Amino acid sequence: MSPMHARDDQHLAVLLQQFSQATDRYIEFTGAQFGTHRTDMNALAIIVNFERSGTLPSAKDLSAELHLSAPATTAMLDRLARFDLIERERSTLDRRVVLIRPTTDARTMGKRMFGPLAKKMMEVSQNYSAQELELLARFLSEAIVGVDEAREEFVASSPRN
Amino acid sequence: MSPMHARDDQHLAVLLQQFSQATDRYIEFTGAQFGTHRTDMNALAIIVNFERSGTLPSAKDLSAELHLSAPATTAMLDRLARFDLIERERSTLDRRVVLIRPTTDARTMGKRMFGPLAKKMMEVSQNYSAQELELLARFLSEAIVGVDEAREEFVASSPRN
DNA sequence: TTGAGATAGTTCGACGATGGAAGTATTTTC
DNA sequence: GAAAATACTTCCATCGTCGAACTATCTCAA
Repeated sequence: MSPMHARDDQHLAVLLQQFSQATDRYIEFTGAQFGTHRTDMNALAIIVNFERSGTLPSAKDLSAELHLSAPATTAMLDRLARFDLIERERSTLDRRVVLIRPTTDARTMGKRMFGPLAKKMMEVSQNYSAQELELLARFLSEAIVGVDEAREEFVASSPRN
Repeated sequence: MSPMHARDDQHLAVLLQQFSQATDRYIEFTGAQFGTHRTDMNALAIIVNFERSGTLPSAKDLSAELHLSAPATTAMLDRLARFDLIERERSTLDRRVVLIRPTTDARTMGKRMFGPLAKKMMEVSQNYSAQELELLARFLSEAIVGVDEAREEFVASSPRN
């Protein structure tokens, strides 16, 4: 591996970190406009994604995806409900299960919040050919798997004190 | 734009979102091993980056980069000091200014926390040629600028209630 | 069929991160 | 030299989060 190549690797790692921080800032700033917290916005994105797949998440699903405790999940859902962004429904299959349905307001708000970001990403993507976009998608897929593997290995190799 | 191309754009946006969430999880999980909070870890990364450039950040620098209020910044620095990760120094040029110096422990801990992640990213990068890495770097640079532009435009077009 | 054990979600109370106001120390401006 | 501005800390209140306890419901074994 040439010195130039090694520097490209490190440069890429820094850029990936900066990208992650940039999206962090986007979520915090846009959420602040609506008086919501970052967790609420992340949850809403997950709920809307579930709906897109034709299913509704349970409180337990959200707790798992967000890595929140059950009480924290309840409080988060209370906040979303207070903003009329979700409705709780008892599952008919298992009365213990609470299913979460996004309201029309939620979809409108999601568009308001993430629309400008999505539009910008589309603009950036238009500078690239189909082949290049496929390369980018492949890299990101591998990077995502890599991050989660690094996390799992870290946790496995460092027992909690 | 062909239908296939449009789908690649959207697929890429979802992957970017998933990458951002994956690094979020990495920071929270690894920080939990050390009993620290995500803000503390982000701050430490910034402090170490400053040192790498040969300068020390002030409390005001950190407040600006982390978008924290002055009291929250003080509390965060108190936590880092409690873990012996930083030392406060009064600037000789302006006695109002507090400069933040990372300790040896901070560098060790940074390596422990971010080393596995950096290694994984290097492994992923090794699957690509120098030309491809340059393409990736260019895309990420543009994506970062795009996210920040989207944020600034959103804030400018939505006055705070 | 019945009771014990397990599961899903909520309530309660405590902890800790965060921010506005107020305060202290220092520098800049007029 | 005094007032205004700047940098950071302290104080106090708000709010997100979690462990324990609780309520409701389902599953399983006797």
